[in-house]
Amino acid sequence: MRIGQLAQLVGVETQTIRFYEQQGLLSPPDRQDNRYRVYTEKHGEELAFIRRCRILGLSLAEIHELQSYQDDPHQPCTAVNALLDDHISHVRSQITALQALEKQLVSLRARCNDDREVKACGVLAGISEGNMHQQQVRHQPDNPMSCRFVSLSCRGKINHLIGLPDIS
Amino acid sequence: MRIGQLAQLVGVETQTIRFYEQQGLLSPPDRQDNRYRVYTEKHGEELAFIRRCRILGLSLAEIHELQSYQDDPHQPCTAVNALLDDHISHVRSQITALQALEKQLVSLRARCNDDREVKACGVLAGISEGNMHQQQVRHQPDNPMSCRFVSLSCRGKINHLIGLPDIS
DNA sequence: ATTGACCTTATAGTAGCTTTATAGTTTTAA
DNA sequence: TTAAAACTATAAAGCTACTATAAGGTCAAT
Repeated sequence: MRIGQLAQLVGVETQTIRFYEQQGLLSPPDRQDNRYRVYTEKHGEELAFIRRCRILGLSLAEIHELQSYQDDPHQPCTAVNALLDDHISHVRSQITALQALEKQLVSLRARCNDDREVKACGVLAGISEGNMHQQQVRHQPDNPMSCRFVSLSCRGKINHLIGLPDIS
Repeated sequence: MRIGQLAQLVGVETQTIRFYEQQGLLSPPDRQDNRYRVYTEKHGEELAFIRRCRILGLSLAEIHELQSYQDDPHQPCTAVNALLDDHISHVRSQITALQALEKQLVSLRARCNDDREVKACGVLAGISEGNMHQQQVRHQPDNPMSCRFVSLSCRGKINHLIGLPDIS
């Protein structure tokens, strides 16, 4: 099977497959005389595993970790479960943070009906007043289902922003 | 006020301030003879506005948009509200998607108690079986409160992954 | 013979910063 | 006074997980 076929089978782009190989997540396939990659069913399963992990929001690093566990099947699977528990708790804190954010946005939005000039807009005024704060959420690597709440909160300096009249 | 003081006041790093200036979000300050930046209260307010927007999950591009509205205070503020409404709906769909993900992760986790070998771990087996799917959520720019559900779903190819036994 | 579909590698771009490198300036402690 | 510490400057690379683009080689069919 060549790269295009594998790509179509699993539902990814060919570049993504090459990318995973380059990142050491997918075993390098044999090559034809013309240097075309030749894939087997084993590669299909490997790739599908990677994609399923990505759908679950695991980072490439975490997938790498899982793969290392797979390579050593007699270990206890405590680490696998720990990884998942960890990930679940991240997802939960993301949900919590986003819910708080939604509340804040909705209340901000309520400060203006559409029939004003920007000058009198309660939304912009609300941002400028700014009594907002944010939960402490740890930085997560970029992956399709993950949220980021990066440096803003992680520095603990954001406190300076709360009740900011002293800035002016 | 020099850059370090401004940074401490608002709670960001000095590099971040330079970055915002470079991105055209923060007005370029005057310079001393030694080329050190000199900031005024106005810059403090500008920077605080930017950070509050970031806390609300707005992208730098969206902040830029808001700033352009501020510069034209006699416009109707419909656009401001539209931007916010849009953002709120993104946040809501992120929450929904993450909740679905959490459910999936928790049910996966339930497939293994800790006392097995990796070989028999229901978690890894669960991923390898993989009956997972994902909502269609549009791509969002990277910002501290945003989630990404990038190419995986956006291609519609993910369907191939659902009920994947045909891969092997 | 050439068009088109496929494959190759290498490199740059995305977002919002952070980090590193290299260097000049100012402040402070000995 | 001098030397170290702390601050400032610019430029460029790094982070994540890809995506896109460039420039070319290979292959089947017309």
